[in-house]
Amino acid sequence: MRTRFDLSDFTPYLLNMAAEAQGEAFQAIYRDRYGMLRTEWRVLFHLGRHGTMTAREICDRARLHKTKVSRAVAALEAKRFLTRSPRDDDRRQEALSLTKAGRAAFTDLESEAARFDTALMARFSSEERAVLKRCLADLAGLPPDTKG
Amino acid sequence: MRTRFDLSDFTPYLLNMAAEAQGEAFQAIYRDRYGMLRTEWRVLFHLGRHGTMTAREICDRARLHKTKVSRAVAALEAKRFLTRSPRDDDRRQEALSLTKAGRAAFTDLESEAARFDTALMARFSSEERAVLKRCLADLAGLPPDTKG
DNA sequence: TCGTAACGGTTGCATTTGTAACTAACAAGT
DNA sequence: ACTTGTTAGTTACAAATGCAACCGTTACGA
Repeated sequence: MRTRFDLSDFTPYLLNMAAEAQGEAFQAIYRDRYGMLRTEWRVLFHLGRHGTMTAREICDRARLHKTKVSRAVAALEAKRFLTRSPRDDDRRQEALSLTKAGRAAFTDLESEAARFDTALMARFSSEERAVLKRCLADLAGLPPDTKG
Repeated sequence: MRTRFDLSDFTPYLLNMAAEAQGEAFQAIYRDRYGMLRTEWRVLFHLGRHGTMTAREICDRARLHKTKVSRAVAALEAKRFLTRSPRDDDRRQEALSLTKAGRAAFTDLESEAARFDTALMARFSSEERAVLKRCLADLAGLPPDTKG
């Protein structure tokens, strides 16, 4: 007899549960330590990783809606983690740069994220890790990892 | 030189992106066809899959907060997909049962989900599928699959 | 140079969600 | 019976989000 279809066979459901569980686990770090929301942490990460950018560039890179970015930037500014400076060549745009405090938070959270991920992946073999990351990147619609 | 830590190395981020992408893709089906929200679809699924239950049992099985379930039940009731009947032995509880329309929606969506998942997994080998599902269940904190 | 369209970014409004407080019903000890 | 505690479920309120309308700026074609 064929086994019936169950929710744990349904990949979107599994993805959702896993994302929720792990997202909440890591959220505890940036929330408790810096009072950030998820979108704020993501914006901070992109700025720390790639340097000064405009909100539009963050939208593209982070695949975030512009209203989310707008509000995250306002929140990060209020927390003194970044500053804006209007661009002379196009006064619609604002160059966003991390402050010293913002860079410190980024450095801290980046290493926490690396630590967190290492701990998460420790339960899997290196083959499983490779398969998992490749499949997730694919399902997320990201370009395949080219680092070798 | 060691490659720098990037967001695409961060499993919670990948999980989130993948869950969002695939979740939205399937959402189009139950939203457009039955006007349901995600939580409603989940509650409907559990009721269809396991038969009459109380809200509390749905909370446990579906790992959903009771307020979410309460609102989803109210919405499904308004759409005539389920009925409530207070229990005589404990009048705090209500037995929730799908109506004919609810069962029809369940049957339809169950087969759509199976089809969706098959299509989703078609891009992976059977080994990759097995690894992916096992890892996701693990990360989601679900009991390991015992179907063999 | 004028009108129109497009773009960067913000804001208002409606919807969804989480937290906590609440009601009603049951359970247990005294 | 009567207090105390617990459970099932709902609701009020605040925070987060998506969508659409909006403002100011730039680009482009007549």
